[in-house]
Amino acid sequence: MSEDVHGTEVTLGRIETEVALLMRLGEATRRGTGTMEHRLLDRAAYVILRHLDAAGPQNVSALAARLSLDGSTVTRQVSALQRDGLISRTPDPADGRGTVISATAAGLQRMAAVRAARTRLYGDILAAWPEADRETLADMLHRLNEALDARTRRR
Amino acid sequence: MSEDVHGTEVTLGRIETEVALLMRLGEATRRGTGTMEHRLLDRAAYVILRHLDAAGPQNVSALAARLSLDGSTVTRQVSALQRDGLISRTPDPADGRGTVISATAAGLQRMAAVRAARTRLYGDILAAWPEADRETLADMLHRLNEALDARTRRR
DNA sequence: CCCAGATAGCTGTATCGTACAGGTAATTTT
DNA sequence: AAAATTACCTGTACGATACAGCTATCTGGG
Repeated sequence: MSEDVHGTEVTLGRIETEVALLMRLGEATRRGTGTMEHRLLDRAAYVILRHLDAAGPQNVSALAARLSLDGSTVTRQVSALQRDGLISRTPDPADGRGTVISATAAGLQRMAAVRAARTRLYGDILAAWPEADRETLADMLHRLNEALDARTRRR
Repeated sequence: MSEDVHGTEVTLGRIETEVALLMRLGEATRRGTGTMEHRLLDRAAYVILRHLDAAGPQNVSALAARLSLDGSTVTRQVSALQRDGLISRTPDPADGRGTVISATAAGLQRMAAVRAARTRLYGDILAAWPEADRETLADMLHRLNEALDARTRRR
């Protein structure tokens, strides 16, 4: 029994280590990839466009809540995206305070290009992996994210 | 055959999505956990101390190369850590240009506390997971990091 | 052995992503 | 209809990072 507890702690420690490492490597990769796909769209812009693509037009508050970001952060990101013609703001017909953010065709296209580039990058990184392992990785990441998200929202 | 290619792309797309999501959630979690464990040690400080713990005292350039960071960034991080008594600088006896960075006892202890808190957090987040799944997750993350790191260094 | 070039580290400056505090306008509650 | 809440925006600040440029030191070819 004490062995089980010990094994559990070791595994959790490994997970903590690997997630921390992934965050660092992911940042470095994103930064290093720059001047190509990344210059097209910075990180926040990308996640906002992805979310708009996945969940449809919505107002700033909804985006902020969904992305666990401050409203002011989203406001600024959205302003930059609008300046670049990647999203459009329209007044919310149902609520005079709100503005609905929609991805433009250009925005979706730009996002898709970045996404494709990143997908290619993963194809490169995981070139030696058998498909079954890639699927296991995708599954595990998905479950981890679900668990993390549930926890974030519970608080 | 065309089906295999299609399946592969789908999986890579999923991995791309989940890694992007994990980066975002990880950031949000780190931020949200704040005022407790995190206030003790900001992100960069943590990875530097972890690396010093794992790999021993070394100079700024070695740290920067290993962490894929600019030397100036590490210099500043190290200065902050020194101000807080968490690392110490000593002249490199073998190279008059260099300074060797060592974690202090206080630094290691602080790092261990943060690490324990994070490990606890993962225990909380993954409370419902069987040990076997946790191990699979840890393995997959480890392999992903190896692949990412290899790619980063190859470039 | 000496100087030219490389390297280690630091400092100045700039950028990005983010938060918090405070403001205004619109909406909802009582 | 007054009070409280909400949605968004703006001012300001901070943390993490990069790049350019500086000084001190090291090293290898003449």
